[in-house]
Amino acid sequence: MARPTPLSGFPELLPSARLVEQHVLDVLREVFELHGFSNIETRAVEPLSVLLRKGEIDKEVYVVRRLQAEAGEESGSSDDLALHFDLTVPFARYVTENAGHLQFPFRRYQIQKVWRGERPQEGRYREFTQADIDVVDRGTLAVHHDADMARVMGEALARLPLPGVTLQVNNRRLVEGFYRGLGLEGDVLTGSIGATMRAVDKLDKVGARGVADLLAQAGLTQAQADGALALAQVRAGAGDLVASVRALGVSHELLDQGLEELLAVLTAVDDLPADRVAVVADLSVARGLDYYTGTVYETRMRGWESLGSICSGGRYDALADDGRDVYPGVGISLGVTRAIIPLLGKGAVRASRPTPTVVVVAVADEAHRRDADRVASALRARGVAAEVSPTAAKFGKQIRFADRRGVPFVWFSQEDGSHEVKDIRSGEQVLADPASWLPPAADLRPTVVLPEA
RNA sequence: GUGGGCGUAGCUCAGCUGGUAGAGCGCCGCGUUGUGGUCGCGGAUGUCGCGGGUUCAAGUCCCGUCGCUCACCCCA
Repeated sequence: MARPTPLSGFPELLPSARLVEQHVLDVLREVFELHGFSNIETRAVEPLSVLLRKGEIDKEVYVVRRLQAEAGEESGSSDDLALHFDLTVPFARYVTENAGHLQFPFRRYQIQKVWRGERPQEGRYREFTQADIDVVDRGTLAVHHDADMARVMGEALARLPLPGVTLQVNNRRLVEGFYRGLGLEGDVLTGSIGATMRAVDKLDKVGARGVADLLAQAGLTQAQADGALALAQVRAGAGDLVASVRALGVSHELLDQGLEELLAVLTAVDDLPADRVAVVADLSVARGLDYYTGTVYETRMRGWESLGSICSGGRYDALADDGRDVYPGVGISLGVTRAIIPLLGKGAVRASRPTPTVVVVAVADEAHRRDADRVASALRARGVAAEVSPTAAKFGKQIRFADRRGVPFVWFSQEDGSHEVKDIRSGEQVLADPASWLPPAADLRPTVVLPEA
């Protein structure tokens, strides 16, 4: 069979890269659980009607159907199954389905693959892993949860083997109120307010002049466009946010509410290590997804801004609704694949070795393989990952076997029942006992290394 | 979905106005008769993405196709 070519957008990692990814997943799980999030896994598919509920028909959704469809079974109907394209919509469905069994406010984390049929590029994949945290309540959801999401994800980001990040926070109520104060009107999504938000969201890409052009096209007056652009250019911390916005001289009830909420988020994250996770109010951030209502988050890695946001989310006051109750939520989602594959590709992060093995037990000849098995078992019993050499080749080859895969130690057993272990990096070889020998702690497991740092 | 670039050895790539395929690294062997790495010597490896066309002759030119990749759009 001819060698298959890679499938664009469906990345597969080599063992050493996968080790880095697994480390990331381990850290995320640990941090999320420390903050009391329960884990769930939802099925990979949802009825198309659930995924498209928000009217986002343009989503590149993968539909799943049997190769041999039943007679009368047509594709394109709302009953078709489709692969989920995020974890938030399936979570909303899960909440309404299981509301009777859940305690609210419900905190959950979810780390799964998602699928989007978009054109792949660096940092953009068709199959990728997201790590989501969300809090959902019944009726109303207190605002302090908005800050909590930023703090939990910030703590996780600070502990991951990533460059420092900037967590950009904004509030849609603030922005909408500001625009209404400028005299803009209409529906948030379809009217000039929505158009203005989408234009302003491109500030970092097309610049102030580009945004001004877009705003003119959207029919804003010069004064309105100037005001919207001035707001979008605000970058502030907890100390100067209110003054920066007030200085623009616009007032509206919604603006006041949003400003208060945004300030609450900024002041609640002051315990994050600023060198790893800087949290700033960035009033140009709008987010495309239409169901966000208040706080919105985006995250960029310093030095890797071209990847776009690696971690985004926000508040949705009515994402889930079972007809009797409404379930507001707030959450944030880390694009694990987007964050780490580019780093791996450019060598900015790697594993110390590609296998978990610490010791290769040499086999003198096949008649002594069982002896080697017993040595390996004794080592494993104390948590030392050991594998027995696959061949009884010359010792030089067995050492080379270990060296090639970065295994630091090779074990030799003598005919007289004594044992020696060799550190193949230094060449040092010493007497050792299978029942008690341990490697240095730093060698026990593969580690993640940052060559730059 | 729209537009650009690129497909040659395991990897990175060279290959001119057409003349029957190369380098570096890696791999294998020997020097080194059961302790690797360095060094030296030797060796193996290609449907030149695929299909068709032009030609005495195609990796090279033409057409088509598939794949990868970059940008736009959008997003993690």
